[in-house]
Amino acid sequence: MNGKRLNPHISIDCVLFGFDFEKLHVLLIDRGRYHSDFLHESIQYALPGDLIYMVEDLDEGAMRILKDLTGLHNIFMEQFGAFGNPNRMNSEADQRWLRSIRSEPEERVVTIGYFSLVKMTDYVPVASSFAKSAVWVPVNEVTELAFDHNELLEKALGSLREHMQTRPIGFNLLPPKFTLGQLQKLYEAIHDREIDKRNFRRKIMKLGIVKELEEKQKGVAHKPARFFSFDKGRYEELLEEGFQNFKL
Amino acid sequence: MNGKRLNPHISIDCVLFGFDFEKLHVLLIDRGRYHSDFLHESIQYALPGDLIYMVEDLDEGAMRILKDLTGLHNIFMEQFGAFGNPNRMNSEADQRWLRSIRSEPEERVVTIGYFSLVKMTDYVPVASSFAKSAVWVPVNEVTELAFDHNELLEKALGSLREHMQTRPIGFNLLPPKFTLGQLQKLYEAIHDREIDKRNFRRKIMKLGIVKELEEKQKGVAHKPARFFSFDKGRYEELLEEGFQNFKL
DNA sequence: CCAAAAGTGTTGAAGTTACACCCATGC
DNA sequence: GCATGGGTGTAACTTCAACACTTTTGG
Repeated sequence: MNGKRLNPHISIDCVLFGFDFEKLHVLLIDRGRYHSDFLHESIQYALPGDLIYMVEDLDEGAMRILKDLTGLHNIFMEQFGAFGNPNRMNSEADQRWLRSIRSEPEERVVTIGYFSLVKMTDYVPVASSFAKSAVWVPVNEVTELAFDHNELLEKALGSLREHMQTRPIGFNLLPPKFTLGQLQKLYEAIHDREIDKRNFRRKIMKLGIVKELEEKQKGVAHKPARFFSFDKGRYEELLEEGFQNFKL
Repeated sequence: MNGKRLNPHISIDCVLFGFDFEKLHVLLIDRGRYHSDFLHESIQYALPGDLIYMVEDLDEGAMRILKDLTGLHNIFMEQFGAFGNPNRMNSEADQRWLRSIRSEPEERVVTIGYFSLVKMTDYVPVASSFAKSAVWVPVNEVTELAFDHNELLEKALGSLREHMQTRPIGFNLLPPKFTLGQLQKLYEAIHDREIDKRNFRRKIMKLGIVKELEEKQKGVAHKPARFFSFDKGRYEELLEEGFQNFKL
């Protein structure tokens, strides 16, 4: 029975994206606060990640890490690359941290990156969670991360953008009911550019992957918007027809 | 000095694509012919690959493998995924082969897949090369491969197709001078569908990433076609403008 | 009444598809 | 002279980009 032994050579790092109807966020682990008393540098963040188990598939490992961290499962995840620069963990601060959490801190580790899309409301980090201290940070406010994690984040973002062109995965970042304005903001946040409202709505409606609901917004200081939900059936129909153009 | 020690946990497998003006090919290693006397099954092929060195970046490793196998360097390569199913090497035949070539055949190995584009004329496998016995096989005639290599090949092909939509990497499969007919055949081979000749030519010419040469074909039993060459300067200009649509 | 986002059509330009015939060459 | 692939234009259709005003609500 070695199912639970760690494989000290291979890790998985997860880039969890979230959306608050304004900006695209990424979930980071604060590694400065509870280790390393003589880190007087400013707090440094890292992507959540872990070594894989000896007997565990990569996809499984990624889902385990996400589950352990957030309690969520059955979440959209996608591998976006492997990173194995032999010096990727060699900085002073990285080594110090590794010595505090790994039994073989010197070991070279190749990491596999996964990104996943999480409804931010489904996971609200608890301020004083004792095990990990996680926090949602707007992607465009991320500063220097541990290891090669800035590179991972860049790649993850690029991969997310590419994926969005061929599958409407963005819906994973929204609650079951959403307005077209919110959907548009999501696309704008991910692609970091403005989109024409009328053109956007026309395109989405033509695709037909969205169902109009009866319900409308309440308590907003403007004309209340209609809610929509993602039409999974219609989406799968489109896929079967070989359709795969969700460009906006 | 441990630069040359092998890392028994991580390997790289290379999917080398080639094009003979007719079909898309992939370079496979025949592992049945020189090991394993008691393999009376039919010959089985595998993708070329190797463990990485202890101190070696993944991209470096991929280039090393390609160089060792073909003598080629400075070749287009692109990572397309990591594969770590714990059972990926557990079949009878795979284990038998591993025992003959690895010092730790039981070790679990995660592999990183790279695909690369090679001018078939630049590498003609020698029939009796003693070290390896490699062979170009048309992609759509590939049968059962070792390990999870069929899966790798599928992924590589998908990744190649995707990449072709945003960068004109296909030129790496052609000689410096080529005809538009050959270029079209390349696109047809990779995407596995027919393309209208006139529309294809119009689109390519509009892009302007191809330069007309004076020279024409000779000795062909039909109207000789004009040669073209890839216009790298123009291509880089396009990239700077943010252009990235090479759909056909 | 003011601010804020919702909702709604038209037009011109660009891009895409489908389609058929003559040309130059080797054998 | 015939088989082979090279080379060429047009018309219908679809998609895309740009653009401005009225509506409904809360405060």
